Amino acid sequence: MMLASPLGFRRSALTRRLSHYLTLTEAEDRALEAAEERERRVAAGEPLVEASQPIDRLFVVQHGWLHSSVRLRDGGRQILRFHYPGDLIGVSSIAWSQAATTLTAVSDCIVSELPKTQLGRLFAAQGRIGGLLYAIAAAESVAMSDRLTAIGRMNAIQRLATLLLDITARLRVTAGGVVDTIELPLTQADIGDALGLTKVHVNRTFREMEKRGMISRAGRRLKILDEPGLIDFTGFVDRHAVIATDWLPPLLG
Amino acid sequence: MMLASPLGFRRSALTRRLSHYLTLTEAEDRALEAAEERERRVAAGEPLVEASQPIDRLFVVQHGWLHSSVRLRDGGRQILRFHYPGDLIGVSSIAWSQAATTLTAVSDCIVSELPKTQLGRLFAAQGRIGGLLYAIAAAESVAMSDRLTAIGRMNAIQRLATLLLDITARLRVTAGGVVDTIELPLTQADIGDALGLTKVHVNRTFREMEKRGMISRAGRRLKILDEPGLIDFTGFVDRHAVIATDWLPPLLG
DNA sequence: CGCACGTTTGATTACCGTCAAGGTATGTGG
DNA sequence: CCACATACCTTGACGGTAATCAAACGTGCG
Repeated sequence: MMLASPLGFRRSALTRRLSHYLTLTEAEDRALEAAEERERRVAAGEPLVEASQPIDRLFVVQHGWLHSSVRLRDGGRQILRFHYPGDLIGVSSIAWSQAATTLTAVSDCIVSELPKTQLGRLFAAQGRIGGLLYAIAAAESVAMSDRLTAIGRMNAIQRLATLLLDITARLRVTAGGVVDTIELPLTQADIGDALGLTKVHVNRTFREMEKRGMISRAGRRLKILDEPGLIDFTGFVDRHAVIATDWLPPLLG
Repeated sequence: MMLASPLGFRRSALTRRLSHYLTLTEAEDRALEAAEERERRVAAGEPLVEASQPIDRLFVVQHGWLHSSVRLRDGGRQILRFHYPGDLIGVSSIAWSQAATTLTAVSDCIVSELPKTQLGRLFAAQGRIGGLLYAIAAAESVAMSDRLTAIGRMNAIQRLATLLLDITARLRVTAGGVVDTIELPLTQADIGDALGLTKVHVNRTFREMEKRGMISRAGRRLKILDEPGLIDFTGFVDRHAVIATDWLPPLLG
């Protein structure tokens, strides 16, 4: 169990993220901190949960990256989403008692456990938190539909560009300062599985983008050279920066 | 405003859907019915909401089909989801004050309005409802990730087959009885925009499926001839039939 | 050092897109 | 009642983006 602390000391990344969107009451803060249980470490490349495995809890990402994916009959894989600090993950286990996707650590991770029943209590007792979680889920759903659009209707360069822009936008929520260079812990095979491309074609697409002066690469570090240009080229919309909370009742007391 | 009725008479399709997953208390039932406001009719092909239009309310589908879509710079379109009676739609307007997608009626529709502030009150006062809406949103998110997987990693036949299986599964939730034939109000261009294919290729794929004895068509009516075979062929999983509610506190009183 | 893993490059193939045109059904107005 | 328009479906020919197959090249690590 994490140390409850209304003072902002050693708080969960979820509490920090939520208070980024909404000023939490002390009761809400405490209820959130109390809901999370023990922490777990997951080494890069290791699975946290396997698809179709029975599960009764969610996880909060405290540190590191993960992704959720599914495997196909033919051995192929589709990566559905990436998860960053402050994300509530394994949400599909809410709707069923089995995991719908596999959760895998991309880099070394720390996550904390949040049992489904605790989430139920949170919704029942702290309705504003429930509403905020719903709003975040809605935003993430739109971000996923952007990915769907990219895969369904865009060519390889546009797909890769939108992914890079999206990762950058999401990292800015947590990182705070200016982010124009990202440390990509992903292999080109991972990126291909996220974009519906093969690793071979991802490689060719990276080189093409370099040739066109869109990005530069050095090892795992990647720099976006002309962000406004890429945004215009892809029609990218940042879904992470702002989330409306004006529709929530101001205070429950 | 819909007639509040704990007796099950003239209830909103949303209330009916939720009570399909969870036995509602009278207070919950009443709060749900009170949240919805006036009804609107939308003729087939007409838009209900346009993307990026300011909006402060959601909608509940009472009758008919709609879809949400986005337009691309180049004139292309991606259909993201289809919406059926009992669905809460326009959810992206919760996270922002503008619509993220265009909502268009596929067949003649009746929807009722649900202002964001009413939803906020529902979350605050009826936490179990909030939790249930969250669970449904999680299930729909998984259904969308199934579509993502189909578009990213499957060929045209498998994509079309999963779409047909998914529509059938979703209709069964509302229809109740046995559904093995569906009346498709969609054009082949619509289906292509949902699957990331052109209408020309959708047509070829339909004919190929007929030739292989997977489906039969007569006008708009479509029959799935070997559902177990198609399920095995595509790895389809029904995301609509069951949703767990065991994690919600039994009663709030 | 050698192995595993990831990146890069080349040659060939195939699935699906594009372009074009004809066919069918439904509806409307003269 | 028929000419005509419109929307949708169907089919053919051709071309291109990305997949597949194969192999070389780096690079970090035990």
